[in-house]
Amino acid sequence: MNKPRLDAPGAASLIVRRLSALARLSPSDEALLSQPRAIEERPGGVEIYPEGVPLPATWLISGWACRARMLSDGRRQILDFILPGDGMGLTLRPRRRSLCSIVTLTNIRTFDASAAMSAVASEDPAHAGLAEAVNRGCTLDEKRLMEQVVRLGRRTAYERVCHLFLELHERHAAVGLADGASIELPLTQEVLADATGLSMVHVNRTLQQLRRDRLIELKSGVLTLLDPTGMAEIAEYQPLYDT
Amino acid sequence: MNKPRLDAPGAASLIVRRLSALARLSPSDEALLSQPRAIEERPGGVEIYPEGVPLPATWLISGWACRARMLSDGRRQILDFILPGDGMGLTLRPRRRSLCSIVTLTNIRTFDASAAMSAVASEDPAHAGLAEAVNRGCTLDEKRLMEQVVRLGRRTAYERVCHLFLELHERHAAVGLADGASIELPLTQEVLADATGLSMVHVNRTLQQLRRDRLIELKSGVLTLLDPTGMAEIAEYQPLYDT
DNA sequence: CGCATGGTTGAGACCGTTCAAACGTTGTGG
DNA sequence: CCACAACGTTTGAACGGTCTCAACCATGCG
Repeated sequence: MNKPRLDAPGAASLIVRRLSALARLSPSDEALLSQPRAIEERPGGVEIYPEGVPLPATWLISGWACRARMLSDGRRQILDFILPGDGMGLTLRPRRRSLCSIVTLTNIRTFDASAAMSAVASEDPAHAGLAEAVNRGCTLDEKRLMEQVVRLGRRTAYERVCHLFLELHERHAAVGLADGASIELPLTQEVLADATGLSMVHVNRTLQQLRRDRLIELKSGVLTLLDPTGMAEIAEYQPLYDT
Repeated sequence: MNKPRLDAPGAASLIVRRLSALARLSPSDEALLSQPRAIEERPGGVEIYPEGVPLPATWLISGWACRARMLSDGRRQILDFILPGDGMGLTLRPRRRSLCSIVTLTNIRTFDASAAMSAVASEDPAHAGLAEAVNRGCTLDEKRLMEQVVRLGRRTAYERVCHLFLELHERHAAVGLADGASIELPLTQEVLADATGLSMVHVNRTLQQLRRDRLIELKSGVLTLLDPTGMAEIAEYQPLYDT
């Protein structure tokens, strides 16, 4: 299912853009990232890494994936979305088994990160900026996981969806993938349900309520936040990229 | 409020016991941990570290605390309990701001971990075992956070309480603080509510149901699991200390 | 055209919440 | 020792958010 091929232009620049938002990259960092590197493609809707398997160090450069856990009766909980620019198996810990499975939600392309991760591990001062950026990326992963706990435990359906949409928009904007207040949202309502801990039917009704309240527009895979400020107030949203 | 004082015997041994369950400690690791070290005491019910503050590296040696986040209208979500033997501000990342607040639930005593953390950071091969143990401890923190997401998002009230109780028992057993199937549970139902994402009243009713079903006994601060196997099946519980 | 996929709608049941009051326990001071 | 306050637990009643089940609709595609 993987079709390794040569680096496409633009893949590295997306990663540079993402990491530059997290720390100042040195010229040698950028050079390291811009070396041609294997790109792999995977189809959507596939569990590409089950729980407990050693993870490769890659960045996602296009498409959507998620971390998820399943219960035996079919219930599924999405822990976190993985968006373009995000690391897929990147940890600061010496490589361990994955703690959850990774599932593609659309076709995706990934970009090998092992050279960068070696540079980070070697603590080469020439790559201090890169190390810092990877570091902050991991901190954000953890922060989002905490946000997810609060979202599921202490927010209403309406607030959950608001909050999630604001997060997704902020993350897209951080890598230049937002078109103003709009982002592409190639997710079914069932996937949104698994992320918000709701039933599919209730997600549908909540979306309608948000539309009626003129907070969002959502059709044919494009989400537009009509009133981000109002939404942030309702959901008590705190931007991720603050610290 | 902190009363620094000299090391009490037994404090270090609790930590050694905890870390030994995670990796094989060398004699020099144990020596490092057994040096006298500052112990601090804090009263219960206090936010000892608010969100965004730099965290000290300490181990909890007695009492209960938790990581929590609050919403402005008073809703509170507990992210994770901190039990004796657990690290309080221990991360592998170079020290950052805390991502949530830490609140004591009972009187606690903490034990300075900075010497151990320096040894870990220095990558001294004489302390590889210690580093490995701290490492695994951080992995478990992350694993529990993921479990919490699934618990809140995709389990019923009944399953949530079962699952949480099993986790708390397992964690106590790992440091020798379980008395067979019993552990001390010095938590109010309100705290359990904040941990399980339920209302206090519903926690009360769920506990009664668990008692009626002869799964647990809970009185005067002691929880006994009457049928751990049955509970594990109901809640689809997977032991933390497996990998 | 016919099917597959995903979105929408309605009705009813259930799970969990809210509000309010009563009850037990524990610790404290008179 | 009693009275009382403070705190936590238990109970009842009513409400409402969310779920389930089932059917129906829209769209795209072979």
